[in-house]
Amino acid sequence: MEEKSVTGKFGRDLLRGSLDLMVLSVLAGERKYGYLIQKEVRAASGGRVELPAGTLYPLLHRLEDERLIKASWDDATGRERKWYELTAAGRKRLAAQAQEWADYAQCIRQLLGAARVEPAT
Amino acid sequence: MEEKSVTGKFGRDLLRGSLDLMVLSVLAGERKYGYLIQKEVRAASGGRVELPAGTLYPLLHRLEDERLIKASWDDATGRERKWYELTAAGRKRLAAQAQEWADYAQCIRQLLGAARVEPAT
DNA sequence: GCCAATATATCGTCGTGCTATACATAGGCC
DNA sequence: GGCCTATGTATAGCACGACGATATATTGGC
Repeated sequence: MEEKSVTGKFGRDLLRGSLDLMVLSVLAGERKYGYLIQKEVRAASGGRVELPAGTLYPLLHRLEDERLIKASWDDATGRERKWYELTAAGRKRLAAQAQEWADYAQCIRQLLGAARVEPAT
Repeated sequence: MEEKSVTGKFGRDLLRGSLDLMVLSVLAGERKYGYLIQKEVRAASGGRVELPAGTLYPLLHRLEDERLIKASWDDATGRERKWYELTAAGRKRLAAQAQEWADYAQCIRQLLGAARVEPAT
């Protein structure tokens, strides 16, 4: 009966401004290629954040232009893939954005708290 | 020495998707007019969220079009101002968006946690 | 009279998320 | 062989909201 799921997809505007953060954070460990990043973000978000190809690749190209990530083609895993890894600037940006996001979240919580808006639990 | 302030303004993209939530939440109490909303959001965010007039008024008009808020001109306070208050639909939307935001924040925290990204403290 | 703060409004631009589309490879199945 | 699905990368064009610039009117202080 398709119980009204608590886990609907998040609206596009919510994602805005944090997609960079998400991608940078999944790249914090080993190098990864686009398709893998897509699957990891989906998994890590419990299926609630979907990065369509038309969002993901332009985003990766932009991050590369900004020298936050570095790409290299490599078939070491048996298939030619474009691998991305964080640059030093990328790590710095990741830390900065994580901090900014934490501050922002705190900010919103205060606003909601002041309005005595408690999401139903 | 101007120590790198913790309280820089938040980037425009971060705001996106939560501006509605903010405005709805400051309207959760008494009715307010635009200029007042602007000042309250600024104050409640410790000066980190600024709602420029070019953002605020179109936003209010949009929320009004969606019947989430209701406007009425009134000079009861000595000056003609346009007062906004939440409609029933607005309250419902506020609760829903607050919930969605909380879920989303949880989502991001998990992603950052998995990447072992701890904002500097 | 002048200026700053208050108060509302709109236009045009810009950034960016996403749908649609394209194309290529790999593996399973009939 | 032929077909389908999953994998993998890429781009064009649209949708939409945030914001700077700009306009206009009122109020109060000097």
